[in-house]
Amino acid sequence: MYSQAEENYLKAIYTLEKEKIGFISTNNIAKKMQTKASSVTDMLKKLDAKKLVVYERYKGAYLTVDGAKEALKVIRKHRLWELFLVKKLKFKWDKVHDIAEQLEHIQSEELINSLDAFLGFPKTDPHGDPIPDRNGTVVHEKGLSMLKMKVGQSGILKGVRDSSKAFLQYLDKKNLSLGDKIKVVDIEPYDESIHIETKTHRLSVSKHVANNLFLQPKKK
Amino acid sequence: MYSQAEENYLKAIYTLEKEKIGFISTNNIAKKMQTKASSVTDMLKKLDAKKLVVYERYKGAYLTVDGAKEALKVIRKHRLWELFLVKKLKFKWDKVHDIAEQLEHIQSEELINSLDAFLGFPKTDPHGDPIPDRNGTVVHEKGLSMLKMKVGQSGILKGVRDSSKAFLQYLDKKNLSLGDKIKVVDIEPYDESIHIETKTHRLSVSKHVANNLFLQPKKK
DNA sequence: TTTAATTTTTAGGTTTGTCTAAAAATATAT
DNA sequence: ATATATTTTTAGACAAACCTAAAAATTAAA
Ligand SMILES: [Mn+2]
Ligand SMILES: [Mn+2]
Ligand SMILES: [Mn+2]
Ligand SMILES: [Mn+2]
Repeated sequence: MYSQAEENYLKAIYTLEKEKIGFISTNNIAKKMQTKASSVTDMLKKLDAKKLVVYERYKGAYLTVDGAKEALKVIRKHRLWELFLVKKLKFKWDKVHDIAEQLEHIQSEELINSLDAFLGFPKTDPHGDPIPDRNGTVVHEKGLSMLKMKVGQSGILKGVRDSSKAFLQYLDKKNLSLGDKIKVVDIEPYDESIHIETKTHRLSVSKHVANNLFLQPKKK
Repeated sequence: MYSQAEENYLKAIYTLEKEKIGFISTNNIAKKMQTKASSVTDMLKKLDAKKLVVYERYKGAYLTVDGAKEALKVIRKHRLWELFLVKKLKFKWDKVHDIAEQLEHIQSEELINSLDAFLGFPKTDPHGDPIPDRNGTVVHEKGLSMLKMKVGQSGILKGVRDSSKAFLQYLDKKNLSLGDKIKVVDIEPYDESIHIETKTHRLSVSKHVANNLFLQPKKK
């Protein structure tokens, strides 16, 4: 049984490892955790002692197999709770993250597995992120970034890279939701902004936005 | 926003005040909280400083209006989560308390009110305890203790005084559930044990058990 | 390759909530 | 009323998780 703080560090390191392999630096973790580097050093020593990370002075740390397993448990809980909030309690997708940050620390195998069953053993959370199963197995096909799509190609919006409140609200405003069929109709050479088309409307999104959208390309 | 420890103390004092009016003693609180009297003294000073209790040296403490309000918020959350676990996740009534002890500390007005709506604004939890509404209003008609019933009288089992795992499992074993219609058929003069009859079976319960059962008497 | 800038660690504190042991106050018994 | 027992408080420590400021190590620049 690990403390909330420990769980949060493991989760942070796990997500940082998705972006960059090898040792994750103290400052990097500090930034993600909104804390000070000195606090991170303290915690890394503790997690190393518990064999959840490998920590080396002045290099940083990476998760051990046990550490990654723990991180995935927390992520599983986080995503199941987010889905519960959206699917059962009718929360908007931009309102669930903060509450899930609390719920992810509830300790009960039975609870989380019952919740999983209650939701019908879902594969993805409200932002398109995969939900690890009870064994910690996680599939990671979030789709292809919209940036990689060619003109004329279309696909289903499967997920977002950035699930910040701001980005989610931007998508709401533009009437884009997971599951929408989107076609790339044109790419502006000047700024690489992308003209897209859904069943109901057309619009243009910046390169930055396109980078944060994952599509499952339609094979024709 | 109060800490989990503070919330637990408030809840403990609240329930102790149901049993005994006036100052609640340090030792009494320590016993309920499974902690040491010295720790309680520390906490009572803190809660007094925050105007959640009135604490007097060598006398004990009682809740202020604000303190009682906070306690009721926690109790509301506890009971709604217990009901969620039973009604939606199919937990048995003897398995929900410990998990609710964790869930009751999740901080989100929106969450708890959505959960309330999701459950259909229930009036009672799985043990027959009343659920305070969002304004903190709580009805407390749990019914009449079975001890007070006369021979020949019958009523509906509405709640339990003791919701320990042991007692709940005893009731399961004896096939007694909330909602059952129960008739007092005889009272043994020797030990005051009570012979009762339900729709499906007859049995005898001790005075101690009868004291822990609340019935809503049938008016004929 | 020195020097300067950045990153990381250490040293020493703080807050929260707990504990043990001893002192003080209150309650009970003779 | 005095002695004894019980309860409660104080004093001093401790662990977890954080902080600031200074020292040490590493990296980048001149
Ligand atoms: Mn999230
Ligand atoms: Mn968290
Ligand atoms: Mn309970
Ligand atoms: Mn209950």
